[in-house]
Amino acid sequence: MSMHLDTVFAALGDPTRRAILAMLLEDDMAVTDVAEPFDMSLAAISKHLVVLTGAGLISQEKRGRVKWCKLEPDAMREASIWMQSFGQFEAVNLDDFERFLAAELKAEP
Amino acid sequence: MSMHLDTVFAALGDPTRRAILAMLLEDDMAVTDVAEPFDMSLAAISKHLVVLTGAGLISQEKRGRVKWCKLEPDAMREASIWMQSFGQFEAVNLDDFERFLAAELKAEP
DNA sequence: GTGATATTCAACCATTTGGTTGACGTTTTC
DNA sequence: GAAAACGTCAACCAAATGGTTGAATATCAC
Repeated sequence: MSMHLDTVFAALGDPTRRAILAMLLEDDMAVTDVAEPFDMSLAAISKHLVVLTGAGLISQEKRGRVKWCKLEPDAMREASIWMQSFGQFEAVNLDDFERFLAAELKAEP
Repeated sequence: MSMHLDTVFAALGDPTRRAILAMLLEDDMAVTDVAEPFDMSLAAISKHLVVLTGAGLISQEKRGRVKWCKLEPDAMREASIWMQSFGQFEAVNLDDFERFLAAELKAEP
């Protein structure tokens, strides 16, 4: 159980991986397409995807020669519950969140 | 802004540090007392506290020769908001959470 | 002021992490 | 079947991480 917390939080600690997750919010993507915006080798992205898969934050399914990456939002649930104990976080303002996420995406890949 | 996410998530990725945060939920503690339940040197705990402080998850205040550690719940807010986007997490059941936290504390130090 | 207590510092060590490059195995396309 | 596209593997590297020990620095208590 806490193994999940280890791997989930560790996975989220990297800005490249968070940016990948944010990209996958929009839609499933092939590995090559995930890698495209980043200034880094395909192999490096492939490793990041292994980490994200290990944490259960995404799943990967191979169809033909294309491996599709899919967000798995449930994996964050346990971690989210853990976090909520440390304060009373007001409900997310979706407008604020959209701006926040846009800034994240622009700043980090 | 995303620097916070890096340091906060990275800090949370270590079970010792999460256990420390859970301990500090109950009350402020001196460094020596924080270190007591762990099977690891005081210096190692001191380093973990540096990481937690760097992430803003705790603050430390020296009074006399004792350095008090205090939980700073606000630091998790940004990270929590980020996480909430990836799924609809039902409201935390406090009973579940108590049991979860107890298990965390027992399993990890 | 001497000694004990509280904490950090410094040097060191092993392991992990995040990246590279080049070769390799599949699947598709022509 | 040859060539291109998709993705991983293997070997390597530098830097960061998590731990150790022993010395150093304050502070408190007597």
